Amino acid sequence: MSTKPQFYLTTAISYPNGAPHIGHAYELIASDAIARFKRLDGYDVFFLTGTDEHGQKMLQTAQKEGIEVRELADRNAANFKSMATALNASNDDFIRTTEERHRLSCQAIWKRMEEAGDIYLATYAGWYSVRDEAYYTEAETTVGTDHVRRGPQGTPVEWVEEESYFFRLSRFEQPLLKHYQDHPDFIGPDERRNEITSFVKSGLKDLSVSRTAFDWGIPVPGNPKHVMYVWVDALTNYLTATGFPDEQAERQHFWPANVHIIGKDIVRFHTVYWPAFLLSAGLPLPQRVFGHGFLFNRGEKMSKSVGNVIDPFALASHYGVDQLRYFFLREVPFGQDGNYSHEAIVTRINADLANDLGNLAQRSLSMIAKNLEGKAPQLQNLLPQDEAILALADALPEKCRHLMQNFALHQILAEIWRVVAEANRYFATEEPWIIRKTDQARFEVILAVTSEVLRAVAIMAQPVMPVACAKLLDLLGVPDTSRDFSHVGVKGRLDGGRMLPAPSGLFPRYVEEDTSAQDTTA
RNA sequence: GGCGGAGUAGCUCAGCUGGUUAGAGCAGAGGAAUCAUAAUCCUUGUGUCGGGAGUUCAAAUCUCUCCUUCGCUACCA
Repeated sequence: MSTKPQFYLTTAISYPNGAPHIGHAYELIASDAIARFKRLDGYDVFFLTGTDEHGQKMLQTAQKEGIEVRELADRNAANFKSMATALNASNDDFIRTTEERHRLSCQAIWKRMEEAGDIYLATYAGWYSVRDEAYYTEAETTVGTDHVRRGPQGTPVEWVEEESYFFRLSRFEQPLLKHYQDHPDFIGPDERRNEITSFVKSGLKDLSVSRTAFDWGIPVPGNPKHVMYVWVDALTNYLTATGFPDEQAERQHFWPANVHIIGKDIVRFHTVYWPAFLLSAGLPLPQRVFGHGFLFNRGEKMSKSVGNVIDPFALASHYGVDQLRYFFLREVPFGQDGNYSHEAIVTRINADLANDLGNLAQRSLSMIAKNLEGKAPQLQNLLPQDEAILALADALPEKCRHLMQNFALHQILAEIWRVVAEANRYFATEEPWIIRKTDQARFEVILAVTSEVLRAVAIMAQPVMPVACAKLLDLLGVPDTSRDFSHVGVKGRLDGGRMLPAPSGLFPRYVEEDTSAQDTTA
């Protein structure tokens, strides 16, 4: 086991009854940036993502397509897996809830909850709409003038009773409230904590945690007529991946997770049900749950009927993976909803990446190539303005680390780009292209300072743009072993004289191919 | 209905516990420079800080009220 501090983070697992969409991509990209950040900051990271493959919807989709549900799961899970690859995610594991290890884990946590006396067999009754295939509470139904009771969708409902296991969620109302109070960071962002707290305060009912209507799920131990309610099944994946219940498992020490990164729509499952299950099973709770926002296409929610569903594979190949990652994380305050559009993506790519950073690298590195025969200049004889810009760059790890405590990914990027902007001002003010004619030594210092700032920027931006930053670090002649955050600043200063490779463009400007192609995201 | 957010420049948003002429980025306008991916740098905003009332020496920042908008209000995931 590593002596480094450990950090375990997860995405939600995706429900693969369809193709991955932009929301999946966003969550994965953000989580990956956090994972990479923590690795570069000296943590032993375990980053998990995967697919949640059980439940009635999978069954229905398979039926519709005329294939076996297993086949559907295999096919679509493979899609999600390849999305992770396409987006350059650095997940250490990819869990599928149909795996044997997960069955063992779910049945183990179930038994623990049962032994704790929190699971009992009873009858689940409710108003069921065959058309909607959903249960509704009495309050959600209305009786029309024709004396027919209907659900919210206007479809007729009937009273159905089904044998079901229940989880004594009601018992956990006070323990949960106490936990929220004692651990104010448990639910983030703050708005979500308020919502959940008021939800729990309004009272918790026991939860039906098994189904008999279908069998595509994990059998309840000792009563295989029942399969577990999908959320018992799904949430437990986080535990499964650490090897639970095997206490000798290699990754056993990663539990409890440091953070679950999830969409805001499933915060309740992660901050009410999940901790209640764990409390019942006598297991430690995850430290934090963070609900990110949704991405909207020009302010509109994506939907198949509107026809604005975007394929993340297409986006990544059209704009570039690093560019897409940068856009999502820079443009949208993490935790809030955000918008994306072709215009916004192009603006970010061209203004921030090509112009501000790419061009700065290009103009400075090509000066080194042309005037210094590709030999890196020595950082020495610094003037106050040199010290000032270096101090800004050197301060980045601490600032970013602080911002990362709240997963403020957009602010981290803003902070880094503040340094880039300052470096551009520095470069323009120092006018190395003029100094070169009169003062060769000073010319070299300016380039050395600029290179040094670029080195810090490249190191800090790696979590978001791993490929481009690696390329920039290559161009700067930074050894592979000197690229973590501890190398920003004095400790990582490189000696002059090292030979740099021939500079080449970092971020090409995005140029519209033709007007008809503008509608990639429309 | 209940609870909780939000409404600040053309656009996206910062503005913590109230205090000098309300900020940033993008877009727009003018200029400088020419090393560089026609990139960069400088200058440039007469904004009823949603409406109204109140507290205060002083409010975008506190209180009340109204308007608009969004989220949560349990077993599809």
